[in-house]
Amino acid sequence: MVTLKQLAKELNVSISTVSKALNNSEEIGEETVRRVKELAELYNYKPNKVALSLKQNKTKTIGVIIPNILNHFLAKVLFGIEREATKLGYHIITCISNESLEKEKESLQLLANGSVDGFILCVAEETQIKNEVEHFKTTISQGLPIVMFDRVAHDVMCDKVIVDDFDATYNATKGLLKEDRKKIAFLSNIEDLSVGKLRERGYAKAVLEENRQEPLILKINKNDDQQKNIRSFLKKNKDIDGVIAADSSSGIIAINAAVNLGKKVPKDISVIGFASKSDAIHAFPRLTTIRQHAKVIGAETAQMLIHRLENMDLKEDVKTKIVKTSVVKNDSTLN
Amino acid sequence: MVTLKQLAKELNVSISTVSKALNNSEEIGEETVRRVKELAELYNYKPNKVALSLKQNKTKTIGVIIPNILNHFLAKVLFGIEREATKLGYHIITCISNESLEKEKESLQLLANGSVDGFILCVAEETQIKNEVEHFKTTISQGLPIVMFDRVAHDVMCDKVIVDDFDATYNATKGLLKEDRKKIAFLSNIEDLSVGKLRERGYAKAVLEENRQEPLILKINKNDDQQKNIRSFLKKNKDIDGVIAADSSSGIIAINAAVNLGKKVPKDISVIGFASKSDAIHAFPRLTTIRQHAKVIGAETAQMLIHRLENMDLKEDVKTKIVKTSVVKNDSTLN
DNA sequence: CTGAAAGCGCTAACAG
DNA sequence: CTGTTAGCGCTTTCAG
Repeated sequence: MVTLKQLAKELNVSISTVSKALNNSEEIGEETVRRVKELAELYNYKPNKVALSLKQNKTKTIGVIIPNILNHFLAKVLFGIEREATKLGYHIITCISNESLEKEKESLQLLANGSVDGFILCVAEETQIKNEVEHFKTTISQGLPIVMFDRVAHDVMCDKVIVDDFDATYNATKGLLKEDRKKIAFLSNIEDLSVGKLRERGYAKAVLEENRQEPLILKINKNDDQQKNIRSFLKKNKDIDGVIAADSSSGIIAINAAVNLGKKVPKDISVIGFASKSDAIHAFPRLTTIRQHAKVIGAETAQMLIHRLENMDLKEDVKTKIVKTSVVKNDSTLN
Repeated sequence: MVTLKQLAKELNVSISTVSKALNNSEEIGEETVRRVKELAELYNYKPNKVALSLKQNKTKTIGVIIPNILNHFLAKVLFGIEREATKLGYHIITCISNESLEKEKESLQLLANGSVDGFILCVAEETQIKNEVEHFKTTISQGLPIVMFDRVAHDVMCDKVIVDDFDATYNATKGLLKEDRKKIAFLSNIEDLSVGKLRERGYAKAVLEENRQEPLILKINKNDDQQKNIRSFLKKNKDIDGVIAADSSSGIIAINAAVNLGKKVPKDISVIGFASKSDAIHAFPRLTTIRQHAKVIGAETAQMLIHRLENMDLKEDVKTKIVKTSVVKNDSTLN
């Protein structure tokens, strides 16, 4: 990499002259500017990012800590973050916590040494279960802002972007009730997560409200055979005529299992699930989905963090932004 | 963030003494070392990463350029890269090219200013179609090593990690032929990619070799309705009794479509597809899959790049590593 | 055993 | 209009 020094030497001017010329300073003569820029162009000079970061005490880099990149929703949020950050001139350093509290702490530690200007993160499952938040507070107190999305730690004062999980399942369940479904089940393999609990409550409220049935809930453990579980659950509860799936795979599996058990979807049984477009087509008929607008969430978090970074002096109050879900009607529901 | 300067001031010693003490230099007296370390601990001192990078002219950071993070295979490779890089003390900066040549070039440019020590990348679709490689060569000539994985540019001299795509479909097809399948179709929505072409050739070679049938290939465009396409293809070609799917969704969709058309899987029709474990269970019966060991690929690329970075003086020859696929027998094939 | 000084690449205040 | 200098935080050589 060419440096200012080398350009200066070759042009027989001082380093600062070169620097100013390249930064279009008014101080430098036209002719000099031309000569400098020409040579810089020729050598494909690019200011050294590390030197700039040191000088200006900011890296224009965001640390992103994601629990699981194989989760389609989280990957999509990451996609949104990357795109927005790039647009605004920032890079992202990605760490994967693997749902582990320890790794989450480590990642925070490892990057809180000048590597990044701030963090975007989704709280790890273990962290939510143990309800630990000290490491977040420490980081913030070191002057590194955090924006949390989806799974957030309520006790931490920081910007947040969340989904209206409660309303989403509440409304979806209402929708099935309007189809005159008599026995609606709730499937979930994310009962440990804050969002999982909210989704369950939304469902439960809807069914209880209309006084038609008790909640009927299948909780699936991470390590269980999900396909077998759902199949036998449907087999045992033959009168289930509606399903709300809280996670990204249960809905698809439920459709396939129901079809396999000889039921017509959506005539005999309606299914709504959280899923992306690309997963929805894995089911036949296609799963009617609750869409979380992951890319929007990603873009919002990035905007929020960058806004804060570029207005650190203002000390603005923390905000929580709710991104509304929407239902995409496909073929697994009547209306 | 506390700096050496502040520690030095508080301890009434020089900056270099503090630095040496913290780095366990033999030069410094026991007592001084103790005092310094104590205070550093108290203030939670961490050496500034940016300053270190500037000084040592290396960032311990890898630029990763991925075409599409929503592709499960690529996400999994990224996961493998991140884990291995972290283990070896490196961070990763992730850029998403979105299959665009322009974005790929930009990302390379943007990071080739001291931000990273080298690159890991999977060539964008547009780049493969246009067969452009100059930007890769430029980057390498600037002293930034590249390791390519999966989709590689053969004309670029750099380390590579690839999959035995040809053998994978060749062997899978052979497997179906052994089941005495008479009409095996090949489904693909990745015909533009180098790996897509290899997979097709592996399939074609196998069916032609045994002289039993002409290749029967369904190419699906990215924007087509994949589900409809596959369904009508199977409907039209009623005698299809075997399917090899080149991409990650066609296999799953084929099973569901076949079942829906009244066929028994695997009795009437066998299906093998490239897919991950988590996607395989979206089909009922479960898709027998060709597994690419994405995490291993990720780990290998990271190792390869870091090895090169830490042995830049050796000027070793470039290597190509092949990671063998394996077939995981599930329920959509007889054996 | 400890400290002063140089230098990594850059910007910017200040001097000329 | 151009150059000198200091300084961002750190390591390391060289002097003391």
